[in-house]
Amino acid sequence: MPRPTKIAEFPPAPVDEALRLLGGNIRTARLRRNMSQEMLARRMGVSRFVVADIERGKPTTGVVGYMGALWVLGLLPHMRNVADPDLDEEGKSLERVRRPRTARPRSTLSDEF
Amino acid sequence: MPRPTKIAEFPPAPVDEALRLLGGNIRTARLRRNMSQEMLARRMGVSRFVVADIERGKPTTGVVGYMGALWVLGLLPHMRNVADPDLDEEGKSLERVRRPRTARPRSTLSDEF
DNA sequence: GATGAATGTTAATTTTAATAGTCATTTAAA
DNA sequence: TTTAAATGACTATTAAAATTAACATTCATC
Repeated sequence: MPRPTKIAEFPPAPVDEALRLLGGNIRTARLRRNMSQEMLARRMGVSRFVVADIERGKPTTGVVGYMGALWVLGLLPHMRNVADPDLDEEGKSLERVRRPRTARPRSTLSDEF
Repeated sequence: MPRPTKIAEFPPAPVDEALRLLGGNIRTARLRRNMSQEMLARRMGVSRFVVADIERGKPTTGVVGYMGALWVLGLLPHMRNVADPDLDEEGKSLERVRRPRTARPRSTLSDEF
């Protein structure tokens, strides 16, 4: 991801952790299926180095790499729940009446009582 | 993700779908929290264009962008289950005895009885 | 132990992701 | 309906992501 991004250079610890966990899980799933990095890479249509990067949890690797790996491994359905509005309790409570399609600044005291 | 990747140019339909769903969910979560793309971008430490790309489900955007957005929105915990070995039933059944740290070709008839 | 496949590491090259900036369009609030 | 903010749609710029290639190391099998 060209052009240095703050979040790419110094990812917040939870983000880094989540990526490492995901990468490790992908590695585990691959080994369980007795696939080499090269086999997985070939089925994904990338080089083996991308797979290595993913398993290390490299932050700047394209998201399609991660998704593609999950897809080949048959684990893509796991993504369906991520950020699912139905599971976002905090979001549900914040959303008072209607969900606007664009966010506008709430004028400080326009709120109802 | 510079350098044209097959999977990046022509993502398999399920991958494309998963990315679009994820992007849409992130957008919904952002709007519920009444944040503009620019606000989210600033808290993530990226430009607003990256947020726009993410909400569109752009495949070649760095994974850290997606994770960073989930983090700011408080939805990162949703990632914990993705590819979780405990939830990978197929993987569990494939893994017969032990999980090797590197995948080697199973000599065709070395299996036990 | 010996061996070969799998994986890690490094270097050079190519292409583009992310950026900043500007203008057009959409949209929610007053 | 008006209006300002939010978002979309371009352009140009620049640094790095992904590639290939070659070599080093690790590790499961024999």
